[in-house]
Amino acid sequence: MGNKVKLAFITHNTKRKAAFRKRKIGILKRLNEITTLCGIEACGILYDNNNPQPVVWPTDSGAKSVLSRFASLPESEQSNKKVNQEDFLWKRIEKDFEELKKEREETRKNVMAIIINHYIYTKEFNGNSMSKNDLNDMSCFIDENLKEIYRKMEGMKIESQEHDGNEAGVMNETKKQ
Amino acid sequence: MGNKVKLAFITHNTKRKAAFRKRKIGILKRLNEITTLCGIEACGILYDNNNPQPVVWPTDSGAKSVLSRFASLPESEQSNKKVNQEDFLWKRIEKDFEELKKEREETRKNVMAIIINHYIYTKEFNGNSMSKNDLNDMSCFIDENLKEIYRKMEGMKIESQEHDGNEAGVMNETKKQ
DNA sequence: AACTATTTATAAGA
DNA sequence: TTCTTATAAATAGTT
Repeated sequence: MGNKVKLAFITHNTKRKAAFRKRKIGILKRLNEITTLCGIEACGILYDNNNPQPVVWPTDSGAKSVLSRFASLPESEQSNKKVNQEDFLWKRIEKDFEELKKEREETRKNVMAIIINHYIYTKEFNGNSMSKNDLNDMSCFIDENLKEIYRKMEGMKIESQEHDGNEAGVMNETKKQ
Repeated sequence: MGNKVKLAFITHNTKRKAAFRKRKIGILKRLNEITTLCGIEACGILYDNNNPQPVVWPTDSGAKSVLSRFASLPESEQSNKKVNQEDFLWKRIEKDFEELKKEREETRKNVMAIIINHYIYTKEFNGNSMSKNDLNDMSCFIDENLKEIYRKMEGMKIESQEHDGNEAGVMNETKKQ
C-alpha cells in the first residue's frame, strides 16, 4: 500500500484507471485550494480517455472565462486539444488493443519468471553461472512446469475476440462515464 | 510545521505568496504525473496576481523547467523477493491469468462504450428513452462499427497462449522484479 | 467503496 | 530565498 510508483505509463488497465480516478480528484481539490487560499484565477482541463467530454475545472463557463484571458497569448500555446470524434474513436480503440497485447506478454513473462524463481528455490541453485548440466536440468524443469500450467489453466485460456453479431446485448453494456 | 490550514483566503501577504509558490509546483507536478501515468492529455493555467503572464502547463517553458527536476526519479528498488512456495506459485499464476481475462473483457466493454458514445455524439441523440427505431438504428451503427473495428484490428488479435516447447529462449526472459 | 501502509506535499521555522 | 522538519494529505495496493 502507498507504494511508490515509477513515473511512466501504467499499462495495467485497471490500475491505470484507479490512478486516474484518484489523481483527478486530487488535482481538482488542489486547484480549488490554491484559488481559495491565494485568491487567484485558475483552470484545469483533463481529457479522460473514454470520454470526449473533458473534465473541466472550475466549470465550463468558469474555465472559458479564464481561457478567454488566455486567448491573448499566441495561438500555438492555446489548448488546441479539440478532440475530433473520429480520430478519438480510433486512437482509443487501438490503444485498448495494444494494452491488451502488452498485458498478455507481461503475463507470459510473469509466469516464466515465477517458474525460474521456483527452479532456483527448489534446486537451491546459488551459483553465479550455469553449467551445461544446470541449463539442461532447468530446461526440463521449465518444460514440465509449463505443461502443467497450461493443463491447469485450460479453462482460463484467452481466446481471440470474435464479433458474434449479437448486438441486442449491447444495451446492457455499462457506459463508461 | 506542516500545520493544517483553513480553506480560506490567506490574508498574510508573505504567507499567501509562499503558499502559492509551493502549491503551484505541486499542481504542475501532479499534472505531469497524471498525464504520464494515465496517458491522458491535460492542461492547467494559473494566474498569479502579480504576474500578467499566467503559468501554463504543459506548454509554458518555465513550468517545464520546473518539472524537469522531477522527470528522473529514482527507480530501482529491486525487491529480491524469492518466490518460495508451491501454493504461492500457483496463486500468482492463476492471478496473472485471471487479470488477463478481466483485461480482455474490459477491452471489449471499452470498445462497446466508445462506439455507443460515438453513436450518441454523431446522431446527437439526446432523448431519455429510445424508440424501436432508435434502437434499430443504433444496432446497425454498432454492427457496422464493430465489423470495421475487427477488420482494422486484424493484426492485433489476441491469440490464445500456446506452449511451443521452445524453452531454450527462457533464459532471455526478463525476470519481473 | 473503505482501509492502511507509505509516499508526498507543505507550513512554519531557521 | 532556500533548507529543514514536523505534520497533513494523497494515494497504491488490498479487501
